Amino acid sequence: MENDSSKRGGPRPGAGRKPGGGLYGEPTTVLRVPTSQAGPIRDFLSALNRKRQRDAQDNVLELAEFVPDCRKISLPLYTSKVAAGFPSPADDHVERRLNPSDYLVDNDSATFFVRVKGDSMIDAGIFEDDVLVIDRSRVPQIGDIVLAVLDGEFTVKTLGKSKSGARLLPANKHYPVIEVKEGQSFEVWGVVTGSMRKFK
Amino acid sequence: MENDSSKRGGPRPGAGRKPGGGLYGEPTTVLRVPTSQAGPIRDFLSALNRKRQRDAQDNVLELAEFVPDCRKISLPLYTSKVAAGFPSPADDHVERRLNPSDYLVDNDSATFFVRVKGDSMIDAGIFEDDVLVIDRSRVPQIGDIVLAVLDGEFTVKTLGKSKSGARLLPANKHYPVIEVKEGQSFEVWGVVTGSMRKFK
DNA sequence: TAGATTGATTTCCGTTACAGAAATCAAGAT
DNA sequence: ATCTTGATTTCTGTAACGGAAATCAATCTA
Repeated sequence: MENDSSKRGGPRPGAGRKPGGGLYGEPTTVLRVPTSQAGPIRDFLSALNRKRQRDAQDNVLELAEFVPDCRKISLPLYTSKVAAGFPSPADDHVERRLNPSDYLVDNDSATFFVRVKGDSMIDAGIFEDDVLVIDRSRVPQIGDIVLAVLDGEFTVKTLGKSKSGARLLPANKHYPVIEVKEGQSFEVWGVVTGSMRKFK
Repeated sequence: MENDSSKRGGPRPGAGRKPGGGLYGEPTTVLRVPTSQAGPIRDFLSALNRKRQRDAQDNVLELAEFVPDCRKISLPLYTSKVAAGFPSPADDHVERRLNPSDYLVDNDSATFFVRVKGDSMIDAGIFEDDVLVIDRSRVPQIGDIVLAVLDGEFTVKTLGKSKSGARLLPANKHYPVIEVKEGQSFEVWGVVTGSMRKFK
C-alpha cells in the first residue's frame, strides 16, 4: 500500500461470511470413506446440490442410488423351480455340461493316478487320500507339482531348483525342503495335472 | 508390569497390522459432507460392507450338468510305494483301475457340478476354481458340506446346527459363521460328495 | 507339543487443527 | 449511485494427531 493515508477499507465489525453461505448451505461434517466410494459420494452430493437448486422449495432426495445392488445370482439352470423342486437333465435352461474324465484327463495313454498319503502338500490343497492325476507326457517345469522318485522312494512335491540341481518343495511349513544331492538317484515320473477327492 | 524380568513380548520387525486390514478393506479418504447427509452416507457404507461380506461368502461361480463318458477310460491307480521300475499295467502294485466319473459320481441322474470361487472353504481343501460334485439325492446331515440357497444366494458351506435352526460354517477363520434367521428363505440343494481340480 | 500370553510394530479411522478461499461489511473514493 | 478497499467471518479440503485394532514371534503354560 503506497498511500499510507488511504481511507478505504477498515474494520467492519459483524462483516464476514454468514453461516449457511457455503456450497451446501448447511454445516458440514468430516467423514472418512473407502477411497473407492469417494467419487460416487462426491457425484451424489453434486447431484443433490443441483436438485436443491432446481427444487428451491422441495429438497427431498432419496438415497436410492446408494442402496447396494442386491441382485441375485442369475443362474439360468436353477432360477426357476420346477414342480418337483429339483432341476432335471431335460431342463431347457441347461447351459454347461461336464464329464469328470474329460475334465481331468488330457492324454489317457500317458495318464495314471496316485493316491496321496500324508499332509506334506496340504497348503496346495492336496489332502490325505486325494487321488492325483499324473501325466507322464508333460515336460516338468519349475513350479510344477510332480511325482518324483528319489532314491527309490516316490514323493509328490513342487519341483524347485537350486544351484546344484533340483529341490523338492513341500507345501506345509512343518516339512523340510528336500535338496537333491550328488549321488542320489532322482527322476521325475510325471506332472500332477489334476486331483480328485471323495467327501462321502 | 510388576515383574521387570519378564521375557515375553519384545520387538518383532515386520509385525503390525497389514494394509487392507481395516473396516473397509481398502484405503480411505476424508471427505467433508453436508451434515444432513452424514447419517445416510454412513448407513450406505454400512450396507455396502454387509453386502461385501455376503458376496465373500457367496462362493458359487457356475453350475454344470453331469454328462456320461462318451468313451469309457479306465486308468491305473497306483499305490505310492513302488520299489523299482516303471509301473506297468501288469504291475502287482496297481490298486485298481479307475475312471474319474465312476469314482466321483454315485448317482448320475442326481449329480451336478459347481465351480467354486473365493477361499471361504479353504481349510476343507476347497480352493478357488475347484469343481464340486453335488448329489441331490443325498439327505444332508450335520457336518456335511452342502450347496445351500439362502435368500436367493447360493453358497457352499458346512451344515451346522444351532438352537434356533441351521447355521452355515465356513472353513476359514476369516469368515463369520452364517446363522439362518427366522424369515430367511433357506434350502439345501445338495450334498457335496466330491471335488476335482485341474492344476495345468 | 499346541495354544495362550506378551511387548513391540504397523495400519486404521474418527476427530481436531490448519490455512487459504469465499462471502460479507461499510467507510471512502469516483 | 456505484465501485473499491481492508477487515471480518464462515467454509472447505487436507494435514496431523492419537488411541484402537490387527499382527508378529519369543516365551510361557498346561
